[in-house]
Amino acid sequence: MKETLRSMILAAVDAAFQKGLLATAALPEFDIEEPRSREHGDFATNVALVSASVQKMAPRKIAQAVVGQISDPSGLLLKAEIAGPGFINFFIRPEVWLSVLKDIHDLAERFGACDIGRGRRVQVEFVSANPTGPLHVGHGRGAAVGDSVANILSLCGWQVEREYYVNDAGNQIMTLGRSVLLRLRELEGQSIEFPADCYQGDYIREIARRLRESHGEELAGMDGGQAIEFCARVAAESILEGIRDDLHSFGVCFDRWFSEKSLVDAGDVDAALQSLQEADAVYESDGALWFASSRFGDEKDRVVVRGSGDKTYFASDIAYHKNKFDRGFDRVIDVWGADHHGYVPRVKAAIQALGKSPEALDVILVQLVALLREGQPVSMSTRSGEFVTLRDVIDEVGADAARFIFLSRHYDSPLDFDLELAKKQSNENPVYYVQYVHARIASILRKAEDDNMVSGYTGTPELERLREPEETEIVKTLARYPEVVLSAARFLEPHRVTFYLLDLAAAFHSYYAKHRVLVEDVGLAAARLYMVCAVKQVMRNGLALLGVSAPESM
RNA sequence: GCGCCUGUAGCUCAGCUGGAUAGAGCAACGGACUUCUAAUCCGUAGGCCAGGGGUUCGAAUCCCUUCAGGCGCGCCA
Repeated sequence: MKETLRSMILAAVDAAFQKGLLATAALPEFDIEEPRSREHGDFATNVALVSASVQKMAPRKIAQAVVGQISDPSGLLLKAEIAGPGFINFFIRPEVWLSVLKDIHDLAERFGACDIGRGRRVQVEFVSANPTGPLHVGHGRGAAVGDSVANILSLCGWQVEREYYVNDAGNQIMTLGRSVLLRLRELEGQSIEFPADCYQGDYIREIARRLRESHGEELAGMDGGQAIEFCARVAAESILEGIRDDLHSFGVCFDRWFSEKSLVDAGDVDAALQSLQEADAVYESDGALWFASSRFGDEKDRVVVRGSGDKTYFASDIAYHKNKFDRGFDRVIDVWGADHHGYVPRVKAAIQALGKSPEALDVILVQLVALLREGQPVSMSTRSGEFVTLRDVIDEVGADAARFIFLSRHYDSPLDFDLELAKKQSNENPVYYVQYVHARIASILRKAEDDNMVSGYTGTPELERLREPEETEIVKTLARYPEVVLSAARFLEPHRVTFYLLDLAAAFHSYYAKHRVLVEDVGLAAARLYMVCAVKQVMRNGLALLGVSAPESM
């Protein structure tokens, strides 16, 4: 629609110039937007305003010249008005909007899809929590954002792969092993002082207990180092298993779980360092090997191999990102906690040093989540081990509510997650407001079927009978959906979909309160059913992008 | 100290990459169920877009600066 308007405007400007009404055919960039006020029409353009300086004319005069030359063969327009400082407001004939209803019925779950991805491959890596403890609420937010971004890109023609990077190679895994072994010794009656730098949570005790039952004797025969390694491996596997389960319950499914250890074992870290060496981007100093990341926009250079000979975490991360691009992804998206933001420049630097475009990497920095209960902060100290896990949240408030809340804000904005509020099935909780639309429509459809009200009606629905202002409002809102999806994909911002669904829900509830769908007049009822089905479809599509279910009843 | 992010109604947040009189929800107040689900709807009230400068036809939006908050500045991961 916008594009049609755009070409109509271009043609009008050209015609005006031909007739000598304008000084030049030159045209700066101009916008067509949807004004917030209804009095300003369905669309408005600022052509006249931005042309003022090149035309050396008053904006309103330019607008007059342009409006006078608009030709509208397909009868889109009700009228075009000049308003304010020189805006041109377009009023679309109400019937024109109705065509979107047919599109929705024809395209069904593909309504809203587009092909800006053109089949290119994108990898979305998210969550990637260390397998040293259960997922917490912050990971949940990252999971919701990453999964939804993946859904959105997929609908927009990208070939998407979801990946979880498992940090199973570093020091923290050894610390995990040590923690478990110490708890195990404790169970065997030894009195030990549990170090502060070990993992404190009760889940460590639980793993130790199970390990003692299953492999107690085996462990007794090992020396210290072997035992730690053994404990580490078993514990990490078990924790990862739990993480998988939690994410499964949360509705998140990864295409690949990528092990850092596999990267190390395959020699990819050394290979990556070698590549940096060949690019002349590393040097030795103070006994360590440094990556000259400051040459690629980072604040300072970074160590990749320590004086001890151990490689840093950053070294494997360089190798991991190299690996991503070597796998042929056209684009890579990392979802991180915002506390890692300082890390972005060095990873981009590494990508650049390896000869890739740093623009092929997008990092989404998700702000932290503050957990509340009835407005009071819930202690989330990892050290005490008394944190509320993602599992707890799913069990208490449900995956749908949790995901919706996580996606109800821009990821840039810190989020207060109130457990009591998330549980409330009331108007304070927007999840149900949106889901209720789907359930209500499902109920109407059941009723329509039971009463055989419309089944006798076989003709094409007479959509032009949808004349109520609330109906036009719904139809126009539906027509906006593809653009919402597109902008969500362009900016990697799922919350746009969330806000859209709230808008659509409001339009529907408002309509529902005022008008009856299943009226005596079968022709009208059929048309309304047709529209309401379209609302249901778009609701379902949008909720699917968020990973939230669309219930048939509530 | 330096860097990144944030500051919009009492509270929680949108604001379509510069547009017209800044919008929702909650909370407050007043109304609406004999109907397809009231988990809903309708109305009222609520603002120096943190402060100050600039850029231009036009700024919540862009630039500079001050203030306030969050986060980051390891041979940790």
